[in-house]
Amino acid sequence: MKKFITIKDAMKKGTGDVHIRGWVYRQRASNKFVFIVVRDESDIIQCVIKKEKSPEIYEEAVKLTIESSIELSGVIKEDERAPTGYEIQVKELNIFQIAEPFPITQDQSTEFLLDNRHLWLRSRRMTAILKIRHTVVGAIHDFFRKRGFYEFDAPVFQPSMSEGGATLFEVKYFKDKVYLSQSWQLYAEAGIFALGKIYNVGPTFRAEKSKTSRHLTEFWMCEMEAAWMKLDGAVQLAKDEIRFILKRVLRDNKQDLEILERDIKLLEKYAKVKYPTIKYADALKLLNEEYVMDVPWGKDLRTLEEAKIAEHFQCPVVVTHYPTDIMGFYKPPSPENPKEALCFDMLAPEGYCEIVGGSERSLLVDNMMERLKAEGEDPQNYDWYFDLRKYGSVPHSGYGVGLERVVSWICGIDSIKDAIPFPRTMLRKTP
RNA sequence: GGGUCGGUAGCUUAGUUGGUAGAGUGCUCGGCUGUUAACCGGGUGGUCGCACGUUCGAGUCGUGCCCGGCCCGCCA
Repeated sequence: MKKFITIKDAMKKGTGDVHIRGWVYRQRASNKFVFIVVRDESDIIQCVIKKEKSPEIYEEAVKLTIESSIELSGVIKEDERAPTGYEIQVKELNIFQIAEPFPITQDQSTEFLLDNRHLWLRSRRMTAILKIRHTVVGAIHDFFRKRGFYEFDAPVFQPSMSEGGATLFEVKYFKDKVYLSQSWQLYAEAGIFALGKIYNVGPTFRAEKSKTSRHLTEFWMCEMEAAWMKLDGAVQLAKDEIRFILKRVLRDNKQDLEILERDIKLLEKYAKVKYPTIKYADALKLLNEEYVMDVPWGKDLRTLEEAKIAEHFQCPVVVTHYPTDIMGFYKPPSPENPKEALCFDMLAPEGYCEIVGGSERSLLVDNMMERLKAEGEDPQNYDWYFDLRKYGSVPHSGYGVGLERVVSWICGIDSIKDAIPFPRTMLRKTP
């Protein structure tokens, strides 16, 4: 019985007989040789067949097309002429299927690759990104579990909004209607009274009409909520989490970062340095004085301004105390200055901007009701939420990390669409 | 929602003042080679996004629509 191993393991072995299987990545044939570069989930390797030595295998191998599925046995050895430094002299070849001509060739447009995402997933680029995404999610689970957080799930069908009514996806629910989750948060605020410190990695749906390289309508948000935690505690936790994620990726995905041609030195710096925290008001001062911009107090920071701030510090930056008026109803006014809210965003450098958003949670029921009304919401829909403020209310905080934004930044990729296997945006819902 | 750029062969694209659509790549056939996104030669391949209009004549000009990329707003 043959024992098949991954290409990576075969190269680790380095000598002797190996059995591998995978898909044809490249094939070059002449009338003396066939070179097959085989791909599996771990790496690629060049395999060579000499007509003189094994004419039967040669005849079979000549017919191979890109993405044909095969298994083969042979002798592996180091060879500096091979693309990944090792080569297999093929002794046995078993073809499962000769693939039809693969539609993705050397000429590719973004649109075509998105239309063929089900096939483009196999590219070295997508594979590398997906592996990094895997590491990031795993790191998040480890980070929170090590710190005593419980995993807690919220419903995806929700009766009301948490982040603004205009961006809800409506779903028919028998004879009624509900909305897809915009956030885990309101339910998490119920969960902390049972479990204290909780977290979650889950899908989030926002019908924002944003057609940018930083927006998806369906994305994965990694959120946390903790009883007794104040703003500074949440900020510190978010910084620790991001550094923890970076360290994990640097430990586990060097090869993938290289495939993506990411500046590893830069990521190492992000994993090490302390991230500054500045207040919104100081951010404005910085923008207006050092960069001769003209941002009035009370306006949310725009992408351009966020990018400037992160560029100034050359690492992720936390901005706190945004104007209360432009923030969600659950973000509390600061006791020292009610015009400022006890909230924060973390801005990633290199133009990736907002990757984390969070806050202390308001305990002021009257104030929240006012603000909901001002947004055109019926506070009655939030009865259960306000109940939480009646039965042993405690200070608490939470934040959400945009998974695809973090993955995009770490991978250094141009579009957030590549940070998820099958992206959903305002203009793309297939395949 | 606003702005902007684009849609020509399976894919990537060129196309001048409006005058019978051209290349690369793929596929295919042949040649050659320890090949490296191999190379050389032959062949194959088009309802120029859709509709209407202007014109003797529209890929090219006009109007409307459809589809997509990016930027802004909004957000993670």
